[in-house]
Amino acid sequence: MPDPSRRSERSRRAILTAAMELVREVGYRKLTIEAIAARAGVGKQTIYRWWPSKAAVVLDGVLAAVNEDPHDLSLPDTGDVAADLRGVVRAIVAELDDPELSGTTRALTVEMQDDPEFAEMVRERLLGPQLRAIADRLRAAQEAGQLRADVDPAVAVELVIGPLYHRWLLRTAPLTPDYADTVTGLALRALAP
Amino acid sequence: MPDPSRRSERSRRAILTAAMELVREVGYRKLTIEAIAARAGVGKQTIYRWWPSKAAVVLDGVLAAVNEDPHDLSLPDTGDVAADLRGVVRAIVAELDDPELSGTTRALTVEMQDDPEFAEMVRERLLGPQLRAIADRLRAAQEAGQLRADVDPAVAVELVIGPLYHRWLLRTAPLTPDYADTVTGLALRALAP
Amino acid sequence: MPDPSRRSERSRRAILTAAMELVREVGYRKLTIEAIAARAGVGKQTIYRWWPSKAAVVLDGVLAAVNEDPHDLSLPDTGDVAADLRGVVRAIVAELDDPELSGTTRALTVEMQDDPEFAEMVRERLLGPQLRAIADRLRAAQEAGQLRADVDPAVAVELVIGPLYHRWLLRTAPLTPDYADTVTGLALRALAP
Amino acid sequence: MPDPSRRSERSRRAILTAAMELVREVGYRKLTIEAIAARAGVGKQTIYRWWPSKAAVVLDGVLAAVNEDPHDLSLPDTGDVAADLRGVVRAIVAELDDPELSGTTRALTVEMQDDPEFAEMVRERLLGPQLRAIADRLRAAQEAGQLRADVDPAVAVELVIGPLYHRWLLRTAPLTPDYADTVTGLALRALAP
DNA sequence: CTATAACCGAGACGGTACGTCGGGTCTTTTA
DNA sequence: TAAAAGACCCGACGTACCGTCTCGGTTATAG
Repeated sequence: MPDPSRRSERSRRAILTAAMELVREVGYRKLTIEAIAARAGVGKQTIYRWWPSKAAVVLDGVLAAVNEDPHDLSLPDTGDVAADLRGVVRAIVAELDDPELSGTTRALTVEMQDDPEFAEMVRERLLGPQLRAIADRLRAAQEAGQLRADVDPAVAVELVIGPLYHRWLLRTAPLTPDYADTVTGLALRALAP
Repeated sequence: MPDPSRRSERSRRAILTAAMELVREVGYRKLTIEAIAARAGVGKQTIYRWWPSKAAVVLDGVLAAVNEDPHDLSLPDTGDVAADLRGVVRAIVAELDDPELSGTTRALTVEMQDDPEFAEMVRERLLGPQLRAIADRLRAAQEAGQLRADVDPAVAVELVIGPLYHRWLLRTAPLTPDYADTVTGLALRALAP
Repeated sequence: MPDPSRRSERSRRAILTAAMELVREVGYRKLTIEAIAARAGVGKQTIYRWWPSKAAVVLDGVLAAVNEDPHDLSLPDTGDVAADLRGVVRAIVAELDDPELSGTTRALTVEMQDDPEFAEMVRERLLGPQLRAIADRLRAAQEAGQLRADVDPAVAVELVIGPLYHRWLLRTAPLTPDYADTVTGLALRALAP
Repeated sequence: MPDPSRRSERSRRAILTAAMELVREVGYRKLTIEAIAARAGVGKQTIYRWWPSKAAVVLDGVLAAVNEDPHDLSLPDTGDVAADLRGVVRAIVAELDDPELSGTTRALTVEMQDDPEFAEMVRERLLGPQLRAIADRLRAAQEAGQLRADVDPAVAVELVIGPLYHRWLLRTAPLTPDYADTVTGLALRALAP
C-alpha cells in the first residue's frame, strides 16, 4: 500500500539502529515496538507502515549489519577441503558462542517457529546464502574427487552444521573450537570417497 | 511457600488438560494463562502458585502425556547397530514431521532460548533421557567393536540428531524417512571403526 | 498567507459537499478532516489551508446551503404581531425538530462552547441575522404601540427563543407546534403593553 | 458484567477527584482517560470497567461534588413568588457566569448532544431535580392563586430558564444580575393571573 | 512564450490517545 | 488455608486522526 519512493531513509536507519541497540540492551523478548519508536524518534505508525512485525525489523537490522561490510560469504578454496571446512566451522562456532552476536540469531530462529512468512524471509535472505556458500565449497571438493559424489551438498552441509546447531540451541554442552574440529573430522570421514 | 500436600489434584489435572488442549487449538504463542485458568475452571492464582510460567505448565503437560504410557525409552539391541539406529531415527523424523506432535516440542525449544532455568528442566526431564537412550545403544556398539571407540557417544548422537533438528527447525527441506536413512547412513560411515 | 485569487473553486465546493454529506452519514462527532479530504478527492493540506478547523468547514457548508435559496430572513409584517410571531416560532420549532436539519445546528452549538473565535463567526454570520430579523419585527410592533416599549427587542427575542432552545438541546420534552404556540402566547402576554 | 460489590472505593474516589481536577486545569476537551488514570494512579481498565465514557466520569464527579454538601434543592417559600423566584434566577445566573463552575456544565450539555443514554442520565440525575424544584415552587404559587393555573409548571420553568440558557450557551450578551431580574419580571408578567 | 511561483493531489511523517489484552498481584468469599 | 473468582495496576498492543511536511504535477500570471 505505501509508496516506497516516498519512504524516509532517515527514519528507516534510525529504526534499525534503535532496534539493534535495544535488542542488545534488553533482549529480544523485552523488545517492544513502542520502545523502538521512542528511541528512534519516530511515530509507531512509521514502523507498522513498513514492517509487519518486530521480528521483521530485527531481521532487517541484522541484514543491514551483515551487509555493512560486504565480506565475501564464499569460502576460500585452498585445495584442502579439510582445512577450508575446519576454518568456517570454527568461525561459526565462535559466532554462535558469542552471547552478543548469537542473541539476535536465537531471536530470529525462535520467531521462525510460528511465522512461516517470516521464516521464508530469513531462509531466503540470511540463512540460504550462508548455507549455500558452504555447499558450494563441498561441491567443488566433490568435483575434485576429494569427497564422495553421491551426497547432496546441502545434506553434507547439514551434517556439519546440524550438530553445532543442536548443541547451540539446546545447550547440552559447551560450544568449543575443539568441538568444531571434532564435528568437522567426523563429517569429513562420512563424506570421504 | 505453598504446601504441596494441600494441593488439589483435580485442579492440577484440569490445568494440564486445558493447557494441552489450548496449545493444540490456538498454538503456544496465543496460549495465555488466563485462557488456561478459564478453561480449567480454576483461579489464575492457582496456576501462579504451582508453576513459574506457562512454559512450565506445558512442559508438565507434555511430560504427563509422555509418561502416561511409560514405554521404555531404551533402544532395542538386535546386535545390528545400523538397523537399530535407523529405527529410532525414522521414529524421530516421523514425530518431528507430525505437525500435531511437534507443535509443543517447538514451543519448548523456543522457550528454552530465553529462560535458562526452564531450559535446564527440559534437558533434565525430557531431552536428556531421550538422548541418553541413543547414546547408550551407541556405546554398546562401540564396546562390541562395531563402532570406533574414540568418539564420545554424546557427540555421536548429535551427529545423527543434529541434521534432523536443523532441518526441522529451519524448514530448509522436507523431513522424510529417506532423509532419515541418508543421515543415518552418513553418520554410521563417520563412526565406522 | 494563501492567495485567495488562486483558490480552486472546484475543490472548495467538493470539500463543502463532502463535509455536509459526511455529517449526515456519520454525525459531526465522527466527522474527520481525513474523511472529508478523501471523499472530496482533495489533499488534506487544501482543507487546512483555507479553514482553521472542521467546525469552520461545516459552518461554511451550512451557510452555503442556507444562502443557496436566498429567501428573505425578515418576517412578514401583516400588522398582527401575534400571528407573525406565531409563524416564525412554528417554523423554528419545525426546523429544530427535524433530526436531519438540526444535526448540524447542534454541532455548531457544541463547537461554539470551546472555540470563542468560531463562536463569534457563528454569531455574526448565522445566528445574528436570524435573531435580528425577529427583533426587527418586535421593534416595529413596539413602535406601533402593540408591545411594551420598555423591553429591549433582543431580550424579547430571547424570551421566545430561549424556551425552545432549552427544550431542544436538553430534550426534556418533545418540541411540538402546540408548544410553539404556548410559548408564543406566554411571551406575548409578557410583552403586552 | 463486573461485580460492584468488589469495586474499590479508593479507586473510584481517586478517579473522580482526578477527573474534576483535570477538567479545571485543561478543560473538558483536552481531558483524556489516560490522564485521569495517570493522575488517579489507576489502570485505564479500571475506568473502562465502571464508566462507559469520560463524560460519564465527569457527570459522576459533578454529582459527587453536588451531593457532597447536600443542600436542599427546594426553593424557599416566603409567600412572595416574585422574590423567591428572583432569588433562584440570580443564583443560577451567578453560577452560569462563573467560568470555573460553568465549565463542566457546558461539557455535560455538549456531551448530551450526541449520546442519548448519557443525556438521559444527566436529565435524570442532575437536571431534572433542579428544574423540578423550581416547578414545585411555581405550582405552589399557582395553587395559592398568585399565578395563572392554566400553565404547565414545567413550561413556566422553561420560560424563565430558557432565556438565560440561550444567552449562556450562545454568548450573545453578558449574563448579569440585571438580566436575571429582567427575565424574571417578564416571566412573572406572562404568568400573572 | 517561457519561467516561476502558487495551488493542488497525495500521502509519509512525528505524535497523542484510543480501547483492548494479558501479565502478575492482591483481596474477598466459600468449602 | 487452598481454591474460585475476579478486581486491580501496569505496560504494550495495533489503530485512528491530528496537523505538518515534502513531493511531483498542473495552472496561471509576470518577465
